Amino acid sequence: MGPSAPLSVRQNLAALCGSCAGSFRGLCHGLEEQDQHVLSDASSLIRLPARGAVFREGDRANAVFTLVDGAAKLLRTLPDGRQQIIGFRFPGDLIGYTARDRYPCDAELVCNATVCRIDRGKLEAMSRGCSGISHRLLELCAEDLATAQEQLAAMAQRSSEGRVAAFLLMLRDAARRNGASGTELALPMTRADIGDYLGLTIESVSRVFAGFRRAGLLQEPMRGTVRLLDMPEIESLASGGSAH
Amino acid sequence: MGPSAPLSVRQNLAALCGSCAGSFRGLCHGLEEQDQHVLSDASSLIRLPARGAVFREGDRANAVFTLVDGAAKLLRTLPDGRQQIIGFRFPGDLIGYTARDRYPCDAELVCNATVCRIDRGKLEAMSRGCSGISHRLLELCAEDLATAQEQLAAMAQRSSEGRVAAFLLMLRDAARRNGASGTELALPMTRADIGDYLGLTIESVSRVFAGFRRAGLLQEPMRGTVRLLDMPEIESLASGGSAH
DNA sequence: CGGGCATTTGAGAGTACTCAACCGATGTGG
DNA sequence: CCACATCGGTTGAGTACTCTCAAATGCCCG
Repeated sequence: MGPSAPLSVRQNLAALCGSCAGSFRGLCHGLEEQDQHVLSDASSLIRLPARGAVFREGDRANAVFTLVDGAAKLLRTLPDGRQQIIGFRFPGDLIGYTARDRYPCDAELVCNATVCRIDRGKLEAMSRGCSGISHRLLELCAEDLATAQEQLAAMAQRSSEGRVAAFLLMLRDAARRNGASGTELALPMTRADIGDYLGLTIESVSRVFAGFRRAGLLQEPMRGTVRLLDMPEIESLASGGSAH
Repeated sequence: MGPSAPLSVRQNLAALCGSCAGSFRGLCHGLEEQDQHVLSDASSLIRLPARGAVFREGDRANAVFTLVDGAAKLLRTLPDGRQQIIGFRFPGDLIGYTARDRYPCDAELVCNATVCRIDRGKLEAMSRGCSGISHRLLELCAEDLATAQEQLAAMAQRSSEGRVAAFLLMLRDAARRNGASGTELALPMTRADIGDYLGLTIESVSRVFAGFRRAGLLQEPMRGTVRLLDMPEIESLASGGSAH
């Protein structure tokens, strides 16, 4: 839908090499410099607007993406029309890597964002030649698996407060990975997104946030920003807080 | 803990080649015959008793396993002592494959079982030489990821009845993969296991089963067996049944 | 037969959902 | 420029579902 403006390879390379920590880190981590250059040649930067789709469930998986800037959500639309958010992705994360030939879920942006598109064919050809890349892909897949299982444990046995607390900690960890402070966080997703992610209604999410504010655990200085004030308490809610 | 009796390579090979569909399928699927033989040489069959551990969270990940016979559960023990069951595994499934050097969770048997132990070093050496194996590993990892995400969607937005229905369908699919009918299923796990998997209490699981029996959706002819009678209704509960 | 374990069932409590109204910010058209 | 619609968020009241606690049953094993 939105305006997508592939940049030149030259700009692209500059961007990648200049900001590897923030953009390409997910895939490049631990790779030799020359491999990184090879990857750069197979990729292009694309800007997309909020609510834009990086790809849709069922599309041919012709490319993988790394998120350079912004935030994205992965989601599946359930038969009855509701949506289940599988996870959020942040700068440096790899999106759309799959062993199948079609994407298993939608990837949608929650705010204006920049993604780096990497041709899948080229990536796979490369990974045959460079065992570093293929091992890295497997590592990332295992990482995602661990995250999903973590999330599973989180969801199944936690109260609404525990879930929101765990969500905030995930957000903090993502921010830290990208060099942010960890107390002042961007919160670009809506209450509906958070609810669809945690298996709660909009109202419940809103009530938990209100409760946290009243209890002095956090502030929301402006729309789209949270400041975590009482980290120990939030951590305690996230790990101890039982639903039973 | 339990008696573990490694069998000879000769027996092992025979078992593997003779029953590839039931035991080694998960890993071997799509591999050339010679690769299968190479794998067999790096592996050994082990029998373990119910409640025995295949490995524990934090153990050095020196081996991967395929389940030949029986059923296993993957679980993490939460800080407060409760346990979250990540998933169940059935004959043909690969267990304990990870990109890290320690297992991320416990693997425990729910009944007497036979597993096939494959040395990890040998497997990785092999996968460097044989791109078929490494691609297969990635595929399996992606498969697990998809399953975990599926489960996530299931857990977050379903009622207790919906969850149990989804669990039964998972069980049915596992049985079908192993050539069983799909209506008469082994149910080796306890209500507690099911509850820890679905995020429900023992009592809730029991009540849902009782309700299903009363509604004529299933029978439990004997301990450890269910017969699914009204598949359409179960499927409808699993997909439509909302918690909200 | 007795002890332990898994399961079932009942009664009451608590949590999260549903429905509904309201607020504030944003954007659009008259 | 202002009325108005829209959207995201908040708050309240009542309901429904699942949990907790408790007791009873059935089963397996020594």
